[in-house]
Amino acid sequence: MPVNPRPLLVITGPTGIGKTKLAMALGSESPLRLISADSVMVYQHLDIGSAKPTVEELAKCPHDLIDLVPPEHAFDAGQFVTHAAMMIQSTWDHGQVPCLVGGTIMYIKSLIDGLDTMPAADPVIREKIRSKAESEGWPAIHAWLKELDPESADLIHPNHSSRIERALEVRLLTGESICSFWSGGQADPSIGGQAVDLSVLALVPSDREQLKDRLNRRFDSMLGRGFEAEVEMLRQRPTLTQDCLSMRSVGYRQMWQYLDGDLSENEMKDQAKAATRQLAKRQLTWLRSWRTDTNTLIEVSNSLPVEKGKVWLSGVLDRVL
RNA sequence: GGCCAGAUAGCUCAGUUGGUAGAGCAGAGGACUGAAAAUCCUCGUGUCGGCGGUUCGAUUCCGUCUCUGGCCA
Repeated sequence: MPVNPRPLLVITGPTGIGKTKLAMALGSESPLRLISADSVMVYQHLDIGSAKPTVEELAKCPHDLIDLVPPEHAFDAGQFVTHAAMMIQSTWDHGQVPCLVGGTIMYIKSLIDGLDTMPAADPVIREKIRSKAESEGWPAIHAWLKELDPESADLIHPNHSSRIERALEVRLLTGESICSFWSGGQADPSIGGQAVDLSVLALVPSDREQLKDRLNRRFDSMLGRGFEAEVEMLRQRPTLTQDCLSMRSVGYRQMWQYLDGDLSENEMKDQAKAATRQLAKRQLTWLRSWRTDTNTLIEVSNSLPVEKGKVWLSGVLDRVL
C-alpha cells in the first residue's frame, strides 16, 4: 500500500455561492480533474433547475459524476462513494489532481471520513416499510424498531422517517443493530485505504441577505430559461413520479405541484425560493461543524473570488506536487 | 353617501363567556453513517388599528374615528 498521501481538493459551500463557476475558472489552466459532488446534478435531464453547467461549459471543462443516472434512479451516498473513489483513483493514476466540487456535504463526508460496511439500500424491504408507515405512521414503525433494536431506536426520534427506515432495514437484513456497525469513522482522511492529503475550500456568504437576493434572482432566471418546460418534459416519462428522489429536490418538487394544479404560480415561486434558502442554511450548518480545523474559508460577497481562489490553489499545488 | 364584514406575530388566520393571546407558514439555531436539494428536533411579548366610555380590570362589551374588502346607491 502506498505510504505517501495523495492530494484531494474539495470546493464546497452553499447553493448559489459560485462553487461550480469558481472551479471552472480554476480548472481550465491546471492539472485539476473536476468531480461533481452534487446529489441532483447526477441525474440526467435535471439541467436548469439543478443549476448544472451548460453543455458548452462541460465540453470546455469536463466534470465527472454529472448526468450519471436517469431521473428515475435512486442515487445515494453509497453509490457516490463507489463512483467517486473510482474516479479519484484513476485521476491519480493519470498524474492529475482530483477536485471534488459540490454542496452535498454528506457525500463528501461519506467519501473522506468513510462509510462503515453495511448492506446497501434494499428496495424490496424499503417498499415494505414505507407501505406500513403510510397506513400506521412513522411512530408505529419506530415502535417496531424499538422492539427489534432498542439501542438504535433510543437514538432516533419517532418522527425521523429516513433514519428509522435505514436502521430497521439494516436490522432486518443482518439481524444486527445498526449501532454495531458504527466504528466512529476513520480518523484520517483516506479513500480505498489510500491516505489522502486533503485541502478543503469552503465558500461562505459574507452576508446572508445578499445570498438570499442572489438565490431569488437565480430562481427567476431559471424560470426565464425554461425551467417549467424542463419539468413538463420530465413529466412525460412514464415511470417518473413525484415520489422519485430526483423529483423531491428543490424547485422540481414545487414545479411538479404547480403543474398538478396544487399550487398557484406565486405559491410555487415563493415555496421554491424558500426551500432554496432553507437548503443553503442547512449546508451552512454542515460547514460549521465538519472539519472546521482544516477548511480554508473564503467569504463571498458580490463577485466571484477568482483571485483568492487562485492563491489558494497555487498554495495547495505547490505543497502537494 | 348608506349598509355589512374585517383590522391580533414578518405573512395567513384562530382565540379570549372581560383576568394582556396561539397555530400554520416564513425566520433563527441544531442534528445527520446508502433518501441528504432528503428527513427530523428546538425556539412564539405581539402598543390584539387609534381615541374615548363602562369596569377593580378591556385585546374581548359600548361609542367614535381611521383603514381595507364586499354589497347597495
